[in-house]
Amino acid sequence: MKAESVRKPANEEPTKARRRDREKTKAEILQIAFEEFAESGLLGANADAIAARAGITKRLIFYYFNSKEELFTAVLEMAYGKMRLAEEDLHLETLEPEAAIRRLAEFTFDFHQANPEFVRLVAIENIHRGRHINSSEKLKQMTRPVIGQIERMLAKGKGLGAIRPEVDAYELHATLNALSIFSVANRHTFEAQFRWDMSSPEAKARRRVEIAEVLWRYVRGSPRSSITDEE
Amino acid sequence: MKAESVRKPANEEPTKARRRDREKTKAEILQIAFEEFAESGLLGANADAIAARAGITKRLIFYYFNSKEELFTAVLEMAYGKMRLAEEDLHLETLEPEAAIRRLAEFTFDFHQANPEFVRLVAIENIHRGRHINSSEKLKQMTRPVIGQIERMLAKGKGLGAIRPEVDAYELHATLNALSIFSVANRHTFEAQFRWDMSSPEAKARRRVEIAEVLWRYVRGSPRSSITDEE
DNA sequence: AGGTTAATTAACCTGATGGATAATTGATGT
DNA sequence: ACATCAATTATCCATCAGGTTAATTAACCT
Repeated sequence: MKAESVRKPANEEPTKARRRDREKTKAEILQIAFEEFAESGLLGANADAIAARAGITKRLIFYYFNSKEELFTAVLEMAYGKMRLAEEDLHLETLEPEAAIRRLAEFTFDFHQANPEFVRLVAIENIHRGRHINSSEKLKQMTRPVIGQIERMLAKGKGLGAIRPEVDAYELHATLNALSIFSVANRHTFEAQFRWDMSSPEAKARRRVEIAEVLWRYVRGSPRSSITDEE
Repeated sequence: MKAESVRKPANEEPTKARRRDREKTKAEILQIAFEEFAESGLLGANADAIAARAGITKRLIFYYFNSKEELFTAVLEMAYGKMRLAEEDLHLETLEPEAAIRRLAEFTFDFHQANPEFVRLVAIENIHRGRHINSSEKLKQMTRPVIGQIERMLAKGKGLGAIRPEVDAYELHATLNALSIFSVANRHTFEAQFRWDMSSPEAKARRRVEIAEVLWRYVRGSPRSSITDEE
């Protein structure tokens, strides 16, 4: 690559006069927009603020992303992309059923705990009725690898008799996501209503095992299932 | 645009010249503000639109509620108040442990399904980090009756050996709320990602029993010893 | 070098919107 | 009947913020 080409006369600052790097600029806008949208929502986020933080002019935002809405969509694409990448490293297939379930639960929980901005972004997108995720071809094509992994893992567990046959991969995934996301997304109202700490490390650790426990008790095969076929 | 002026000379509707009823006007503002906030969020909601729909002048909104933020807080108070009232009719104590758990699960699920605006409002308040719920003395005092009912019900169930002794009322409540709220709050992104219907009556019915199932399997005492059902 | 293109900037525009000022009008008590 | 006060209206205002127009300038290509 080209050297920095810093022919700074007196000023020795390495990052002076913004280098003209299309991809880098776009990436920086995207990252800061991600933070701002997660912080303040689609309407609350401010183009001037994003530009200021990125050290660029507002016009550049509209130059690369045509509108606020499209910028938000691009941010969503990036965020989901990262999650998708993380999910690829799960490797549930190698584990025994119970270990796999607990690993899945803890992975999901940890991911949401470590990425509250992502969780907030998803909440914001839902407030807006998912219109961006639905308008993005990229996002609609972007299949998430977890669901396949869960299906294979369940199949294996059912074969071994460790997991009851009625369990559905989507229901399981919905259950886990609900539990995991709630701990981040509804923290504030829940804590305010019940004065119950969800944010301390101890509370998180407790909730983490609790969620794994919920999941495992939900899927495990038992000598006598109380599920009936009526209805 | 705004040609809706005063061209009503002959037609005299019974609700002409707004009757001066403080409480009624406040209640109307509150109800419409509830809908608007749930629809568009704290920033998206528009005072002019609320006024127009309520058939009053915008000034009246600020006359009764001093600012948009305070109006939002008042809306929250009303919404939580309604839920609290509903919870009083639960009467879990009279039921057997398993029936009580399933009733609790179904009640909560049904409430959220029937009140998506409420769920959206809570999501919005969380996006705003719960600053309104935390700034309202009324809301902070407003204890929710469920938690007490759950505690008593769990105690009874533990006494009977039907519920395992480790189960905590708050964890249980968090679990149930997470599952129940998720079906409404994250509907859009979930459906978009997995092309999995969560909105049809059949999908809801399935999810409803699934959630009850999750809860019951989570709390019940060791299945090997206390499976007495045959059903 | 010099011209061309694309990245970047500076300044501007305008509609929307929360909120304020001040006047008006209906009910109520005496 | 009239004064009073609260409920309500009509209008205005200042600012914010998304988006635009037009100029500038750094890099790249002969």
